[in-house]
Amino acid sequence: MNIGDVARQSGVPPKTIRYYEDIGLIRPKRAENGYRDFNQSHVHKLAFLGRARALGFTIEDCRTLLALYEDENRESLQVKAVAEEHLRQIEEKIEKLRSMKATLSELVDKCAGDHRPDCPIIADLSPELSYK
Amino acid sequence: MNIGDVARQSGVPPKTIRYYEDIGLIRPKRAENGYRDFNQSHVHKLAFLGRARALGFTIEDCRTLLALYEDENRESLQVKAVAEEHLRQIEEKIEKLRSMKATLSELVDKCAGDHRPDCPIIADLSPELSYK
DNA sequence: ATGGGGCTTCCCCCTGCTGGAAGGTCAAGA
DNA sequence: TCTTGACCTTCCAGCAGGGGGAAGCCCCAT
Repeated sequence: MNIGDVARQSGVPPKTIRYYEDIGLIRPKRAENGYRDFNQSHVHKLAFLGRARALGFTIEDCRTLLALYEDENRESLQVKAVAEEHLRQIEEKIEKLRSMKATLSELVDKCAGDHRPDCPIIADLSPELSYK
Repeated sequence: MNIGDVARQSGVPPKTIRYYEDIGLIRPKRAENGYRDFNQSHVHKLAFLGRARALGFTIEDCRTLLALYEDENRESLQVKAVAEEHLRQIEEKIEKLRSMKATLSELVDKCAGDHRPDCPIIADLSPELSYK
């Protein structure tokens, strides 16, 4: 199977597939003409990677998860640990964004948004202006 | 004033200050020895940039905001527009993260997290396993 | 044989810095 | 005066996670 076929079947773009080979996530064979030669197992792995990435797992997480996916003797505890850590990272990001959002909404609300130059947003960003 | 002083006063690291000069956000003069020569206005601008970046504005947003900050004839409408657009981006990111979080929490909850290999997280990431 | 699509490698681009190497400068202390 | 050591300079490389595009094969249909 060529890269285009596996891209269509897995939903992962050819460029990304080549990149994943570069960093050692998948190891397709080569046909005699130099083309990468994929099989159904590669399609599964790539779809797996696509879904993991869509859930925000880093490439390194994906590497770990893919190894566990392939390991018949894995313990679900190992998988859960990776997912829980990732969940914590997500929660951290959400908190950070929520804090930004709170500050920004407040400033936006206070800003008249008219033709005059006075602006609480600019003022908040300029500590030195608070003394003027 | 040397870069170290302005870094301490503005809270922006020297490396970042040099980068901001590179991309044209600030334009310090040069002393005879080749050292960058900053004044108080640079400290203000850098502090402004630091706060804008902390609120998640992109560098391009910062460029715009800095221009408005310096423009005595700005209209607060212009500032507000930039902030509102950024607010929308933040809300989008939060939504995306919340969706990931929902999916992940559910999977984590369903995973036994013991020594057995069966794992709903792996199963969810592997569409082909649902037919087995 | 020719045209079009696919495949290959290669290198640069993106965001927003950060680290490090190699070298110049400057002020203080022995 | 000399020598540290802390500054400063430029340039180069790299992080994540690919995307865009060039130059050049390959293969199939007409």
